[in-house]
Amino acid sequence: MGVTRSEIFSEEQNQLSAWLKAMAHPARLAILQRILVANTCICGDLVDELGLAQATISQHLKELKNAGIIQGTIEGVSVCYCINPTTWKTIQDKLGGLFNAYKPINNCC
Amino acid sequence: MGVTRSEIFSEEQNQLSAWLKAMAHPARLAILQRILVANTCICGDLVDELGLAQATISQHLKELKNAGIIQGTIEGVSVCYCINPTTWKTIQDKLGGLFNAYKPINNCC
DNA sequence: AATGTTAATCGTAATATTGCGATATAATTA
DNA sequence: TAATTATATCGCAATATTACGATTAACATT
Repeated sequence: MGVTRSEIFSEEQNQLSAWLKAMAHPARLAILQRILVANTCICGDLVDELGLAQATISQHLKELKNAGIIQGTIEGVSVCYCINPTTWKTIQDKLGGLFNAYKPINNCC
Repeated sequence: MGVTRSEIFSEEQNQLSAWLKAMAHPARLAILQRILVANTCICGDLVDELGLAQATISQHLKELKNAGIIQGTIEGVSVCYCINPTTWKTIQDKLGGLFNAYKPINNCC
């Protein structure tokens, strides 16, 4: 016991929750915001800007990358991370569908 | 070590990540979708529909409630849950801002 | 009052996450 | 080639999450 029972949920529910989970940490939100603002980004910058150790930043970047939200290319000695456009659009659409599904016409609660 | 260092992030980053975390579980997504589809408050027949124990469902509902995403009113012997319109709108706006901040004009990665 | 129904809470076991020092890896420069 | 720079990975400790049986609490029905 103690492990999420993914098998009883739909593939879509599991995928969306995985994306949300990847984003659901202040450090990872900060990283994403930093990438969005800079329109590019390097790991070393983040270590200076956020107050976390290099190993920790690297781990957070890895999680965002594993989720497919960002992608990185080697840029000489450093690594350049940026948004994965396809995944970004997909999450945006799925969340749009979820949030727009709410119609505040009921008055029961 | 091992505890999220909230103090180094902005209030907004911590709040948004808390909301995302509350949604970032397939069971809680399923609960939200169920509430949205029913378009009216549904009670604890979630136990029948999802394949989780009553204690587990109750715990997930509590987390969504603690995050302010849903609200519940006692309806006789059962409890009626529904979306919290204010929070829902706020999250939608914040996420909209985040996702729209991406301009795919760069060509770095 | 006794019984039944519904949901919350408690306690616990299994597992996952977070953070970081230490170390390894890979490309660059001296 | 050796030293330097930038990231990734390993290993570990602290903490959080997930799930569920058992119990409790609150209301409804008999």
